[in-house]
Amino acid sequence: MEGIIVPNGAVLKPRLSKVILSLSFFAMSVAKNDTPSLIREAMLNWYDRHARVLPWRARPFEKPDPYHVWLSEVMLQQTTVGAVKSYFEKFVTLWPSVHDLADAAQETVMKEWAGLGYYSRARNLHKCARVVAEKYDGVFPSDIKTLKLLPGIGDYTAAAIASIAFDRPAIVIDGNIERVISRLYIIDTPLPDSKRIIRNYAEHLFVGENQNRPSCFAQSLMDLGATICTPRSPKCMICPINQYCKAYKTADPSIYPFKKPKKKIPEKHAIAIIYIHNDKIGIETRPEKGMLGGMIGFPTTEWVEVDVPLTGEYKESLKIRHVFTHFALTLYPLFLSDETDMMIGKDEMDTAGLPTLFKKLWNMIKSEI
DNA sequence: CAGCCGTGGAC
DNA sequence: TGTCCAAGGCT
Repeated sequence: MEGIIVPNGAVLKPRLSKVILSLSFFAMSVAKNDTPSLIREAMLNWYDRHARVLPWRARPFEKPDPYHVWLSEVMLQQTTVGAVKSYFEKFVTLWPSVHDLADAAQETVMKEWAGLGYYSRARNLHKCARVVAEKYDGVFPSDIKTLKLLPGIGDYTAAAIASIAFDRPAIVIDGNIERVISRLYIIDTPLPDSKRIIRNYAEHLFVGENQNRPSCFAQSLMDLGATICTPRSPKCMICPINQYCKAYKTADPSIYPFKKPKKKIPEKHAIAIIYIHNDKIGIETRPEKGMLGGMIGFPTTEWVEVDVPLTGEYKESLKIRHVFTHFALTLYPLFLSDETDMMIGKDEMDTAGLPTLFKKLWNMIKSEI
């Protein structure tokens, strides 16, 4: 044999392989009591048998597509796998490459993103696509520092892309991994104060002897968090690393991670103006900053924490309440037989790309129009 | 750096 | 109905 083949497929030169081999024997002898190394081994073994099949995930021995990895990671930010699947399929069908996405009109991207939430992600996604297409000729950078300069890519996503798309040994920390680590080491500091502590543990977990297949290891931790080490009712009995888990030895692992209590959210109110004229409905494009930025919607009065004045014609039952992350909004429709700047056909409303708040309102009132 | 920024599913 | 929360980033 001309050299040795390391797990990422590269072939090392003979002289170097001698050094590596002797180093690995040394590593294996000290790795016996090296818990992170044992966890890595157990996780990779588990992952080879239980990895989830996901639309954006490369199958075993398949080369990941950095465009798919990036697109899915941005969509998955603070969002569930179930919600993302159909959007991911739609996006790669509409735009098979980052060049195609870069060439799309911004409004089209916003429209297709409608319903997925956190709409600044869509704007940054489009910006990022244009930078990658133009500055990097469509080739995603593979190092974390360069990735982090791109819009919409922060600590987590940069590490995830470096790891998953390029098999770089990055420290990947998402909500799943925070939970897994909080339980492994029974961290009693609440989030988000514990983030520094968690990162410190993560570095020991990710970096060290027998650090093979970093991409698979990172994904294995996320799969574990999603299917076994779940927020509620974790399935510790079938966890591949329960023997290394300090929380498993306690009465109730599910109490980790501790979190700072959340504040109560205020109730806001506003009137939505429903312009109706010749079977057309009035809409507006919202400003880029603020709630539902860049999305279309019905014009509304300011969203305020006091009750809005409602006049005689108003029906008490005709309203919708929608809960956002940091406040709830009740919208009261006010119908005007008049025109405004942007009017679209009544039949086009369902496919126009309304965010959920306005979609809910439209679904309630459309039968009455 | 704490607040802002969506949504739908689980319990 | 309420509560939590899911592969966070930006300011």
